[in-house]
Amino acid sequence: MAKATSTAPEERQRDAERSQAGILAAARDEFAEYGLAGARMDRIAERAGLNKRLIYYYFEDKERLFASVLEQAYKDIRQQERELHLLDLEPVQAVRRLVEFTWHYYLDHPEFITLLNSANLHRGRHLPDIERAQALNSTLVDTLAEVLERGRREGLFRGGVDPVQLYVSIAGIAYFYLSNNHTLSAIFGRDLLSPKARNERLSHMSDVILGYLLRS
Amino acid sequence: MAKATSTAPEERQRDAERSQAGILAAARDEFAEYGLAGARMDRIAERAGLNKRLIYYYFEDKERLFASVLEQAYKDIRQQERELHLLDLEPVQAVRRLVEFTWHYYLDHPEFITLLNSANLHRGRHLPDIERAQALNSTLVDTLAEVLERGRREGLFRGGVDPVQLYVSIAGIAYFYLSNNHTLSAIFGRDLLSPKARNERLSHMSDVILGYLLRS
Amino acid sequence: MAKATSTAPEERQRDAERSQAGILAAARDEFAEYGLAGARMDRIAERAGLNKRLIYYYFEDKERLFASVLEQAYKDIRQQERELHLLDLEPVQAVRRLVEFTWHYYLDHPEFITLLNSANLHRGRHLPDIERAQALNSTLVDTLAEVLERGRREGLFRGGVDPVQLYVSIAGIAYFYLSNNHTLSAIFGRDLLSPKARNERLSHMSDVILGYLLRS
Amino acid sequence: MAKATSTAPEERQRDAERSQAGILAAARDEFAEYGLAGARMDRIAERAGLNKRLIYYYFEDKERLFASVLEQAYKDIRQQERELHLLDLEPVQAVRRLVEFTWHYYLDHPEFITLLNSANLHRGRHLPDIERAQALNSTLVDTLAEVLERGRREGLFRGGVDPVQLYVSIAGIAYFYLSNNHTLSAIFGRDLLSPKARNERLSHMSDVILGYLLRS
DNA sequence: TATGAATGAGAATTCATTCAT
DNA sequence: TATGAATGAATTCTCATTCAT
Repeated sequence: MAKATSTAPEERQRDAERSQAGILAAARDEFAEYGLAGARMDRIAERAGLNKRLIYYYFEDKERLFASVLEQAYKDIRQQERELHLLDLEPVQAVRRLVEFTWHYYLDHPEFITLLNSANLHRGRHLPDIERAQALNSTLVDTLAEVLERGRREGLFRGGVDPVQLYVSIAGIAYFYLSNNHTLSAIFGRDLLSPKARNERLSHMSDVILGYLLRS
Repeated sequence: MAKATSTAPEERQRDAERSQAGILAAARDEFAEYGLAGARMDRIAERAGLNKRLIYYYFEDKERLFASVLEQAYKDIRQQERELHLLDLEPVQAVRRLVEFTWHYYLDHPEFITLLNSANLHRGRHLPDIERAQALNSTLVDTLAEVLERGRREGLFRGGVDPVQLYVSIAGIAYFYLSNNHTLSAIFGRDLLSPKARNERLSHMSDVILGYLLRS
Repeated sequence: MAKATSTAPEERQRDAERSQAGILAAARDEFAEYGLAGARMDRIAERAGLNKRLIYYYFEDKERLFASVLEQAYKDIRQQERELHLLDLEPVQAVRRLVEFTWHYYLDHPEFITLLNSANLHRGRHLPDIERAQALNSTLVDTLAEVLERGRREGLFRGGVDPVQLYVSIAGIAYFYLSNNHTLSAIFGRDLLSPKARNERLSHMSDVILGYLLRS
Repeated sequence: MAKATSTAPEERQRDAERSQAGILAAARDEFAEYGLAGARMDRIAERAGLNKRLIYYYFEDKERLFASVLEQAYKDIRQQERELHLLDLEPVQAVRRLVEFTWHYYLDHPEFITLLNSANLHRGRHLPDIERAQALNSTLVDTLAEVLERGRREGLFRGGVDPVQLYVSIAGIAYFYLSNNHTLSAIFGRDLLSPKARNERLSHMSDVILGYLLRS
């Protein structure tokens, strides 16, 4: 009650968590659009509707802000991957679902792609320390390994498939198409993002991955 | 007097060409290492061993210099692709050769990857105009189409494969692994560029592409 | 409830005094280490283990805080000078004692030297008003005048010695050596603060001052 | 002749040496007035009538600029000390001349005092490397040693006087009076820089130093 | 009394680019 | 063709100080 008379925590401006989250979102968009070097702290503050000084107050400097954005981006995709529940599906369906998820995730989160590119341009200098990074990930590869093993046992999939290699291939087939969308569109003179083109790409991706995995 | 003889028109011209080539090479390395926004004109001049003013003399400004670097990079890879003579090989060998070439080209030209990423971060703003871009490319896709058709006719390959989709998948499978090398290494806790890992990746790539293409 | 007992007025007041004293000590160290312009309010708060806002609450702003630190520093040295009881000593012993005291005070209170330098860099802008400053000081010069007069009357000291001039000379001989310790050490390639060097300096100081004062 | 038609080197603006010297002079004044932390690069540029960027072009950053200013200040005083030709004088006159020179040098170069204070506040971090610093100095102490030895041999001066100690005392007696002029004026309620006061101080200084040195 | 959140003005430094020769 | 000197407009980051509770 007493609270209601003043501004409630969710509404007031002086809310550290909300400010930090706002900065992170603004920074994510800015870094995604311009890369690390091209991003402007001024624009991030403006996007967040907050004082520039506050960014330094919470995130120290541009590099650490970038690292925080990256970590958040990893957390988000890992979280969604975890919600796939691949082990509840038949192996073929599970692989198809992973391919579809990967495709749609990159399609819906174009910022993730450019953030990753920036992170790698800077040689991974901004990655969270190894343990945290691995902790974020291991689940999916383990799950994929289990899916592959089940499929193999059922006589559906070929054996000897390294889940890491496969995961990288699935991601790569989706990522490259979207990441290099502009150059590819120019070179091939096609709009690669038209609804039709998207469908065709997803279809092709599934064909490649399952064509490779399935025993004839 | 002595000077006049040493700066004969032909020699001056040769110097000019050498200077331009030096600037392009220096700029390529700088842009590859730091991206467009992170690159420094000062460092480019330093790398080239030439005065900064000269860069502006020959290339107008940073953006145009970047565009020149990009165009040169495309020319280089297209030139090498043309020398593959895929049509002189059996379809299976031709595809394998393309996969191997793609892998080794990216491996040997890491600058190409980051240049492409930069070009796409900037939405292809620096691409040569469409006709020139297409002119640079068409050959390979046409060649691949012919290879696929031959394979299909021989009963080796499945039908209905879009050569553009396939080309993008081959590139993507190689590119992603190398482009995101740092983040992937951190996440999987493996050195992705050890000789053994490289062999395994190439092997996997061929397996995926041919596993997909070959009729059972 | 329990809280109410623990924040009785007297205790709160004692806390307030402790806080102010803590801030003053922290500020003294910070100003001594970095000068007025180089000192950071943040660091002062950190050194004091108190919230930055509190500094403003008690001392208004940085300049006034510096002035308070300065005044405290003067009070401290004047207090100690008063405890010398020079008039209880023979003139020669009294002078020797003043020289020794000056030397040891500067040696033990290096912060006093840099605070003084800062105060003078700022043209004395932060000095307490004149009456208070003089009130703080007059004692020592008067005492020294009495010592010199006694010595003269006893035929030991030369006459016509201005106690202010002499006081400044004693201080200067000690001060310069310590204040410029770093540059002097570099120039002369000696460690001026080794125990041996300290003894030699004090010895030299006494020799100079008494050599000057004593009639042959 | 050809030169006369365009701007001669001494007059034109595009003169690297002149620009550097102008920056150094402006920086010296600014650092002297505000200390290292209080100095403003903007003001230095303004004082020099040059673009701020040029300061960075020639001196890298504020700290290095300060170091350059310091080195120049040392060179200046050492140069003047060298021109004293103390060995051409009788020992007593030589000492008197050194005292007078020291006094007048500090009086005429108040910036030297605050620069030294700043250098020492920063623990000599900006000093030229030791060899260069010593090279700049050694002469004077050697000369003073020779003067003292001559005086001793002639039965004028006491023996066992360390020239370094004496040099520091001479400097200190002058330096402290001027460096702490503001606080001392406030404390003693006298104007320490009136013509009369200056004469009295110099007189006192000579009395102290010679009173100490001369055998009775 | 005490504190974490927030800010505006400023400060050092950077950078692409142009000048003058 | 080639170059060292010079610059204006940013850009990151800092700092004393105030707000709101």
